[in-house]
Amino acid sequence: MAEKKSKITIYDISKEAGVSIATVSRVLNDSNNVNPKTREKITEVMEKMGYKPNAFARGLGLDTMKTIGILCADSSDTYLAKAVYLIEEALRQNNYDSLLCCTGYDFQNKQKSLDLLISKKVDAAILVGSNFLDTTVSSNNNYIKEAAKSIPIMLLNACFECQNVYSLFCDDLNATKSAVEFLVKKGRKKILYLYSSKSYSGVKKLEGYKEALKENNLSLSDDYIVYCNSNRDDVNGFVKTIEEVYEKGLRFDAVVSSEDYLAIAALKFAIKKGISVPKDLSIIGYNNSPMALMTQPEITSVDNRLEALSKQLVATLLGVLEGKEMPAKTEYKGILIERDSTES
Amino acid sequence: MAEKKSKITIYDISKEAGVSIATVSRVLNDSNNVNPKTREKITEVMEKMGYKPNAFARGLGLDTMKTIGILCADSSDTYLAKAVYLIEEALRQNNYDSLLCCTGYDFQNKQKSLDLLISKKVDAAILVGSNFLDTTVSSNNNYIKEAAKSIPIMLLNACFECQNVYSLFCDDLNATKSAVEFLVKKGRKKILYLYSSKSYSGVKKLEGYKEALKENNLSLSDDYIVYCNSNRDDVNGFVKTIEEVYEKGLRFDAVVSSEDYLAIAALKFAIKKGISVPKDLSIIGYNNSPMALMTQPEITSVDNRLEALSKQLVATLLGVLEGKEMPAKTEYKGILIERDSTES
DNA sequence: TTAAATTGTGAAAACGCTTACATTTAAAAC
DNA sequence: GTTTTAAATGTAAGCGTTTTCACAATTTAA
Repeated sequence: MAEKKSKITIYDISKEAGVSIATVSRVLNDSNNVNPKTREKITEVMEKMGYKPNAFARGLGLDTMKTIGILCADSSDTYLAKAVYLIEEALRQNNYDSLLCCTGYDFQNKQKSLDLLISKKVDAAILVGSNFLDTTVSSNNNYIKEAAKSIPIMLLNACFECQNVYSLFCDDLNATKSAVEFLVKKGRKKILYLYSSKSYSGVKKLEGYKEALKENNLSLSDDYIVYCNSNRDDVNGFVKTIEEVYEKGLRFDAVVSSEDYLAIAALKFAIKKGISVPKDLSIIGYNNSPMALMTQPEITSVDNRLEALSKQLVATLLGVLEGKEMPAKTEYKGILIERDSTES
Repeated sequence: MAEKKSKITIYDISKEAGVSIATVSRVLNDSNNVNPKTREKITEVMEKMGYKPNAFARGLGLDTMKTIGILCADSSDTYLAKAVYLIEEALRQNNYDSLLCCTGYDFQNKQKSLDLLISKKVDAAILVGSNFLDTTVSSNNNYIKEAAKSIPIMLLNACFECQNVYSLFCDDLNATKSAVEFLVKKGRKKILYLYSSKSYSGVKKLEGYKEALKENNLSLSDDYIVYCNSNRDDVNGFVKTIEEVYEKGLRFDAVVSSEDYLAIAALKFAIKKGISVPKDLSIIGYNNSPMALMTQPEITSVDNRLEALSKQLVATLLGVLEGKEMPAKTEYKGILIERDSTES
């Protein structure tokens, strides 16, 4: 009820409580060696005077502010946002705060943001999303290596082998492979693959698609692999892309997509064209995001274990920060969640 | 290419460059009074030695870390996430970082989070979303008043009159009213209102619905105002709620909803029941989020100017931080975006 | 009892930077 | 060629904590 621009310091408290600042500091850090009575007295005075420790001074002394940097390309992406949310929550429960940084998709900018966070003295950085790893120009990933010299780096949905870097990801290759095989078993032969990112996991998923076709002796044609190059919020951009390949005469009886929003676009395409789903066209999405439930029919999707991975990521990070030896790689299996956009 | 746990300080630089630490500090803060040659020399040495200023020491001296706290209930909510993204980006462009804090929907927790941010010495706090204001228990809003004594508080999508609090919001009452009137003009008479939040803007929207009916001499029945009490990701929970009122015999020829995801649920309900949209049922959503485009038909929605408001919010905040006098209230008009879920 | 160990406390030196003030140096004015 | 003024730099005192080390007071052990 009392304080303004809180200028009350440890000195004021020490004076009022009749002890030295060292003792006050001790109760602040609940150091063991302080008489219960003194402690009580001091706590009381602090309360009364509305004392708020100065975080900067504290940081200067302790060399940590209990803050973790979270980087993500775009927090308005539902999927990434969910991860950020889960991570942030778990960290808070463990008394760490999060400094969020949305970097966009440009590598130069990612590097800059990471540097910035390090300069703000975060205790670690979490890179959320596979787009932090470049699969084409490997030197683009040097910024991670460099940063890892200063603080632990956590990767969600990507894998990068390097000292002080910890990767947690889903086995996207096999998850996609299973999804395709699921369709093959239902008799689908012309399976369209939709993707929108050449990120680390993007590449893995595509490999999974290819492997599945090969191993099932189905013809593999580049025509059936379509890159959707729109803004992720622009469903109609995706729909248009699909319509275009359709107009060109390409026919397909199933769609596997690297993201749920692509599956939604596929469904929208089907409804517009009057194609029956799942009878004439089966559709599978990826991420198992809430989006997959919003449509009618609902969309079968690969659950890539975001929730579990996020939790494990924080657990691993906490371990690392405590100086424990932790696994550098953690891989979870994806799970196909069957819904109405595929035949049961 | 060089540094490790950067222990190089301003002293090392000053020694190497043959100047005093004051001068080094001056180039760090690009103070004007320093000889260009000296500046160059120092910058060079800094570069060479891989100097990174210590943010804590800096903060202690300057009493600011150029960091803004952003609070939102749940960053995995597409709508809030978008706002967070826009704000974060605008702040970064102005050399401020953001400390993100997801509070959940409990008031006690909101208060705690805000205190925490203040203790971390943020320069201001932005509360994103109308759920930070309690319209029923007004004492629940004291935490804002209290916090405003320490730092400027920015409210997005809510309005709270108080010293050092700045509110930016959409005129939700009239926006909703217009939406309802739009339907009335098309001859709709039995308009269902769907809402899921009793937040500040939630209340305004509902008022708008009521006013519109009254002013158009349509009967106003509580049966037509349905509260949807599910988790926002649980579309099917909402669908079920609508189904229930339908099973009870309630009939309606239009739905106005306080959020796009409710409109999506309404559409899903209609498709399941075989009700034709927009012919037999017109649907209007709110927020004009990307979601509204994902369906077929696409959903008519009220654009509540999130983008404009976010931008204006940051502009206002920057003004406040520079000590300028800024308007405590900024209100934008909503815009109805017509799509296929209503007749043209 | 007395020596040794333990516990609680205080004094003062960091921590790495900013900045008011003092001082030197250079440029401008006369 | 002085004197005035301005520009560039240095000195040192903070900023609000933590923490080492020393010391006193209290137990415990012998």
